[in-house]
Amino acid sequence: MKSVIERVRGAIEMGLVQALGELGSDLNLESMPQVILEQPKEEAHGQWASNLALMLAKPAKRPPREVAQLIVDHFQDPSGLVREIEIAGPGFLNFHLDPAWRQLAVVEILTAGSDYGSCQVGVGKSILLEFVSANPTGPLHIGHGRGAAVGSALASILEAAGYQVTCEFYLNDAGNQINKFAQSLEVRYRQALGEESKLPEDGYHGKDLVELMEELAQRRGESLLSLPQAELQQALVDYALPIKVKAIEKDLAAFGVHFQNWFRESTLHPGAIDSAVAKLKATGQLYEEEQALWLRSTDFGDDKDRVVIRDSGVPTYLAADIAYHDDKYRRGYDKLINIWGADHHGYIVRIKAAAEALGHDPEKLAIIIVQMVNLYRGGLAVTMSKRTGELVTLSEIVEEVGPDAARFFFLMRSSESQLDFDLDLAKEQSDRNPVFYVQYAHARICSILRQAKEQGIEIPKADGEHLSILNSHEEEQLMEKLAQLPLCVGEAAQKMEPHRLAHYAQELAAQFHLFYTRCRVLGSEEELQAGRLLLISATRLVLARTLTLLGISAPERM
RNA sequence: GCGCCUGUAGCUCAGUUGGAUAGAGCACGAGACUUCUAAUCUCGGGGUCGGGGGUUCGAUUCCCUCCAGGCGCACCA
Repeated sequence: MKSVIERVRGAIEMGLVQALGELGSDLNLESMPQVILEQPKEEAHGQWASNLALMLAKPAKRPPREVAQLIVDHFQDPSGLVREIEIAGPGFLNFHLDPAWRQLAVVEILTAGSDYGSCQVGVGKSILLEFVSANPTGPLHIGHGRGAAVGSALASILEAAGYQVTCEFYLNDAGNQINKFAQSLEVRYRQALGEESKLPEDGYHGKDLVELMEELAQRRGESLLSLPQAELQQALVDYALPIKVKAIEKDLAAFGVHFQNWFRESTLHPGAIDSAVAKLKATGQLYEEEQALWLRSTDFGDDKDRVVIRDSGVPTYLAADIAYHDDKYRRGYDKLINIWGADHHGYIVRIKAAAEALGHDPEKLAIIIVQMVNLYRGGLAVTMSKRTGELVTLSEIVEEVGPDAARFFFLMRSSESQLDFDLDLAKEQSDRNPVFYVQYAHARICSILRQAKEQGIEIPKADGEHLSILNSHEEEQLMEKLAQLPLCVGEAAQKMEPHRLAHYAQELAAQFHLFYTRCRVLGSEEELQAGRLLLISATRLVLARTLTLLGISAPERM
C-alpha cells in the first residue's frame, strides 16, 4: 500500500507520460524523456514540480512556457487530487494538490500505526549488509561505533523500504592478526606470572589483554608454561578469543546493534580459499612471480597486481577476503553492501577487481566508506593512538553519553564527512543537544495524550471529517511533514544514507514544537480539540517510527 | 608522486540524481510563560558555496586545473 504522497507522484508522472505521448510529434520527441518530479522548497510552488518543459524546449524548438502550456492542455490527472497546475518562472510545472490530501495522509498514519513510513522501493530484493567486522583482538573503538550505528540504522531503513536484509559480522579469527594476538597473549601471560617478557612493537597493546591474562594466570597459575610454545599460544587463544568475541557482542548489544550472522574467517581456511584460488587460476587471473601468486587486479583498474598467496605459501588477508566475497555472491543476494572505515578505502578497487575476476558483477557490491571520528572534550581534540592502545572505546562512549545520544551523533552527519563528536554536547541536557530536541517533542505529545486520558477525553475515530478543521498554517505544515516519511525512507534506502532520517527527525520535531506553541490542544473548542488530538497522535507515531529506524528510544516522559 | 573523501554563515553541517530568492542548528542581539513540559517558540544581523576556467536557457551540483585539510598507497589487516 503506497502512501498518498507517493500515489499522487505516481499519478502525476503517469499523466505527464501520457500527455507527452499525445504530444510526441508536436514536440519533436524522439523518445520518451525521463519524467522526474521534485518537491519544491518554496511552499508557494505546490507539492510537486516538474522541469520537463525546460528540458524539452530545445528539441521542440519552442519557448519553454509554450511547451509547458501544451503539456498542461493534454494533462489528465488519474489521482483526482491535483487541484491546479501552474506554469511558473521560466517554465516549471507546479502541481498544487487538493488540501484534502493532507487529511488523507494523517488518516493513513493513524491506520497504519507503527508501520507507517514503510515504502516499496525494495520489495522483492534481498541485501546482505556487512558492517563493523572488527578484529576480535581488542575492544571496539569509536570508529567501529560509527560504523555500527550507520550499519544498523541502514538495515532498519532498508527493511522499511521493503528489502529483505541480513546483517553480517565478518569475524577475522584467523591469519596473521591471530598470530600476533597469540604472541601478545603469551607475553601478557608471562608478565602476569612475573616473568620478564616484552611485547613486540606490532603486538596488541590494549589493557584488556593484560587483564585477561592476569585473570588466567590467577586461575591456572604456571600450569600452561609446561606446554610447547605452539600449544601454549593455542591454549591462550582458545581461552581469550571467545571472551573477546562475547565482549564485542555485548558492546554492540548495549548499543542496540545485533547481527543475524557471524561469519568466521577461520571457516574459509583452507577449503574455500583453495577453491577460490583454483577458480582464479583456471581463468588465468593468477600468475606466479618470485614464488608468490599474484592476482591480475590491474586488468580491472587497480594500481598494481596484488599478492594472494605469499612466497611462504600462506594466503594473504586478500585471499581470505576473496573467498569470503565469493561466498557472499554465491549466496544469491540481489545486492551486497559493505561498510568500511576510511582507512580501508584503498581496498575497494582490489576487492571489486577480485569479484569481477571471479565472474561476479562488481556493480552488485556497494561499499560505503565511513569517515573518521574526531572526539572533542572541553573544546579540545582527544588524542588516540592505535599503536599504543590509547583508544577511546565504544563502550566508554556509550557509558558516558548514553546510547541514544551516541547513535544520534554518529547518524546526523553524512558518512562521507568526517565527524566531530563533542562529548560535552552529547551529554548536555539542553536545547543545544539535538537528540533531546527530538525526544522532547515525543515526550510532550505523550504528556498531552496522558492528560487527555486522565480527563476522560476520547480520541475520535480517524477520518477526514475531524481533520478538515485543521487549516492553520502550522497544522498544514505539520501534516505535510508527516506525509514525507515514506519518501524520506525510500531516498535514504536507495542512496544508503541514514543521516537523511536524522535530519527529517529534527525537521519534524521543529514543526511540532512550532505547532505546540501556536495551537492549544486540550481545552480548545471540542471539534478543534478532536482534530488536534488526531494530529498529535499521528505526529507521535511518526516521531517514534523515525527514532526507531535510527535505533533511538522515544521516551514518554523527560 | 598516485588514489579516495572533504572544502558552503563566526563554529558544526544539510542542500531533493543540473533548477526558481543557497538552508538548519549552535554562537551573537532583541522579544514571548497565571493555561497541554521554556529541554520550547518568534524576529534580526550575518555568504566571493576554497580559487580560476569550461559545458548550457540555468552550476553549490557535471568536466578540467590549481590551492588547503583528512585518509590510504605491504607478500599488515
